[in-house]
Amino acid sequence: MDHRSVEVRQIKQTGYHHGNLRRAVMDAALEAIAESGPAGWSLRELARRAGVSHAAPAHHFGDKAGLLTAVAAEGFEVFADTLERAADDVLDVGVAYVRFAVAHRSYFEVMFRPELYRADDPSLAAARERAAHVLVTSAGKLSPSPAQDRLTTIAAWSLAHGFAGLWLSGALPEAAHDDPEALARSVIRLFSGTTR
Amino acid sequence: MDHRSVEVRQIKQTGYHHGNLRRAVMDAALEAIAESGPAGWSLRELARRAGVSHAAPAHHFGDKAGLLTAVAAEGFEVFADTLERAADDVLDVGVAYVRFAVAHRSYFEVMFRPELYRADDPSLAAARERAAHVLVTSAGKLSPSPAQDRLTTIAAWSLAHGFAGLWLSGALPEAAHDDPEALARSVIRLFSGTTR
DNA sequence: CTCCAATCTTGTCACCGGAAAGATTGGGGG
DNA sequence: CCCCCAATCTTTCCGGTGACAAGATTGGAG
Repeated sequence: MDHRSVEVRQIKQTGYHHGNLRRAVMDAALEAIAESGPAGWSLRELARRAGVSHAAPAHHFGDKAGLLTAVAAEGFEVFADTLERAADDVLDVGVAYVRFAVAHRSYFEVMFRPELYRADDPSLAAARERAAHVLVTSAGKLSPSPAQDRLTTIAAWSLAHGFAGLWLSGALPEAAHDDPEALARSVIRLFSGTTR
Repeated sequence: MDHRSVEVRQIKQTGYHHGNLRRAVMDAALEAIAESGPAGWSLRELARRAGVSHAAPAHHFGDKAGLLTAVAAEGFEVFADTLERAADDVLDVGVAYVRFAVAHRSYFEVMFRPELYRADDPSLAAARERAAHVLVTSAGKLSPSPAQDRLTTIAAWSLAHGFAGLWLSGALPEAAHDDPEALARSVIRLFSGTTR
């Protein structure tokens, strides 16, 4: 199941109350972001997609930044879960990083654009810290000496993040678009193999 | 001199014709992007900053995507120039990559977000190719064997790009904000030193 | 000096985000 | 069982926005 969609809608087709508007709007947002980026849509369009008046989403998210905060927070949750599941091996963490960016592009494109949302949101910050912790500890295993821990972490993080960003923006040669995960694995192995 | 501002404005204070509207709007856009990202401003606001009617910019750029195309094109020009000037040493190219992103944040934030502009613009594509060429040739010197050229290039590119992106989004630990260039140099050295 | 093409302005339209005020609903307490 | 309240959603309105059309102004080429 992708972004934990619940879809109770079909049960009560009509009626004043939607039933699960919050989730419906979030899902609509994720779709819209996937189609045209984190700024290529309007709140009103999401409301239309959810079959609801244009002011309804405001009740659940406050404003547009509130919606994007919710998207980013959920994104960091899924992200942290993903990384933690791969935490055994450094290579796996890097590949999981890239796989998340590709598979959950909508989340990823919001998460690392803090000017779009309220980065000081507590639950969001917690999930972000959780993800960062996996990166730090897994990259630590790669570091040749404790003194190099910080640099190694930043390097590994930069490598994975940069690959993801370049792939998402379509900057990589077209061949990369077939199987980004395999290519990412090769690239990270090149780095981790020689540092170790 | 930053983004080649010319500023003929003060000469002719009044008058129907601005004199250099195109540049004035571009400069206003670069300022606005630096302040609030590539989507945190309006065309009309730029027109006001340039002291001109709300419809004047359209004559020079067509629409908002046209303006952002011009920004991205100019950005890739400056970027390619910067990289070419550093093309002797691989480490220098990487550092120049990061320095450009930090010093010309407004350009950088538009350049790698192709959904904002018309990526098929010929002059833009040419400058982008020019920059890519520097990356490929300089990273090639780092490659242990010709068979690894492609992977090494992508890895080096990802490293520099990822560091730049993480720094710009404020994701790196706060210590990094003092001197990103020095930190970038250390990170890239860690990578290039071990691959060679 | 005239006329033309580039440049800029004014006016208009549909749409957007946000706020205010009102309608509807379901569920818990009497 | 029913009423009332709080949550949810709708309607209405406002200032601002991007895009377009039509008109005014200007400098310079001929």
